Amino acid sequence: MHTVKSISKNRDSVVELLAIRDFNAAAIVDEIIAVDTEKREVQTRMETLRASINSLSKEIGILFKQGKRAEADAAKEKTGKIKEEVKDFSSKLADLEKRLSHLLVQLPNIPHESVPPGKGAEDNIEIRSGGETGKLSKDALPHWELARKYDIIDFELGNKITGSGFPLYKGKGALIQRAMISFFLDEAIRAGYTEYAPPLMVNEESGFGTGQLPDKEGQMYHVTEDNLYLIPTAEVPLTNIFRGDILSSSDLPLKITGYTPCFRREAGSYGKDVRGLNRLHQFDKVEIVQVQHPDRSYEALEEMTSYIETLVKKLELPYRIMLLCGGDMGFAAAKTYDFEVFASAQEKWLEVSSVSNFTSFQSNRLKLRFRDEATKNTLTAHTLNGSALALPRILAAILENNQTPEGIKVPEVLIPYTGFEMIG
RNA sequence: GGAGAGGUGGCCGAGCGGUCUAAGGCGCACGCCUGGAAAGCGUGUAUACCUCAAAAGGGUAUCGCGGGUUCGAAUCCCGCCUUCUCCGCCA
Repeated sequence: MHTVKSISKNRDSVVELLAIRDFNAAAIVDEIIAVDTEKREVQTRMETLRASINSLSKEIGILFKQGKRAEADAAKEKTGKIKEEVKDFSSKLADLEKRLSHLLVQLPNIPHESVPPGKGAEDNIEIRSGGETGKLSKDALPHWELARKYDIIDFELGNKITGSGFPLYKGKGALIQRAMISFFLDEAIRAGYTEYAPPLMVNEESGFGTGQLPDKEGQMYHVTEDNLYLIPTAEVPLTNIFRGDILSSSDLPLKITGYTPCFRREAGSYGKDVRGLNRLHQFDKVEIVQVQHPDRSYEALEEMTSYIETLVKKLELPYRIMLLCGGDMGFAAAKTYDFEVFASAQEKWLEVSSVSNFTSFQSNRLKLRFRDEATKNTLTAHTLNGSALALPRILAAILENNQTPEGIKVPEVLIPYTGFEMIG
């Protein structure tokens, strides 16, 4: 969410930069400016009237104390009419504020100037890659068949217990998941992140704070009885830790991490890439989050990207890093890198991480600020987050890429965590 | 889930219909004092928005959150959230 102030001040550049997203903002921006002008006018008039009621009330109090009943009653009469007017203005003001916030939530974040323009995935730019996407033999199996062969993931049982998209991990399948969680958390801690284990359900305010509500309401599981949402990513509870806070600049950067299951309805995505572990309703993920000084958030984005790159390298997976084009970025992001690993049997790139700078977009919603010690000004902080990493697609790639006639080779770095070197 | 008691500034804590413009204390910042420090003394110490070219100044709102009563609400009424105590249930 943007502030009206920054939109009014930078009207033309806002419209220009949002075009990178293939988003025509001119009409909305102009309406925001018009509604805000009217709002301020109404607000000023209402507050002036309210001030006169306040001072009259004070006088009435004094008159009563002095025992001047008649004069007090006369003053009371006067306030009646003013009160009516205030009522009119305040309902008008409430209407205008509603219109304004309705308009504001329609504007996606403004892309960084380095974001390439474009409409969809085809316009993303590969900026780095690593590892060998070596060829497998003809009889190489996709991970869902390997999972059945070695009896480590049971999709049918998950289906029976819950439904499609809820796999059941067994034996070494469950163990390697737990190994990855520990490995990713240990790495994050070593990189300076503090571990949190947050709630898995969040309230409406938290959903709004990070931008899932109101736009992506249908993507979250909603427990209507208690009006709580199952988290689609740890980003939501982890970032909302700081909702409403005014930090000190010496607190920054805040670097936190957490493992959580993630729940996504994935409404409307049936039939596409849903085989096996490719797209699930429940999956595990370790997330990293930073709260940063605005001057350093893009530096931090690069740092987080490099960090995630070390993870995929340590797992010895062939990967590529994509700079998302404007049209493929999420609503709240100003710049996003996606990490994809190559699953050799499917011969498909699977997205395993998305790391984004949200600049002040989430902070404005969260009212997350910090006091700059040098200038004593209160400024809006920047938030960033990234998956480090999402487990199922990593597992899919490991299974497919590391298959041998003897079984699946566990990546070196995970062996201390799994206690075994082979699945098979 | 039931009953009772609470939620006041960075923190503690008073106030329970009219200078509340929220007492007092602690903390913090600055100044005085000092060779330096402590103590002491003094001054200051929230957030958002509006107004103003800007600053100064002025205004509005905020005492858990949302409504209501009243000329006037931290204070009275209603709903919700939350904390504590007791009971019930429970991994």
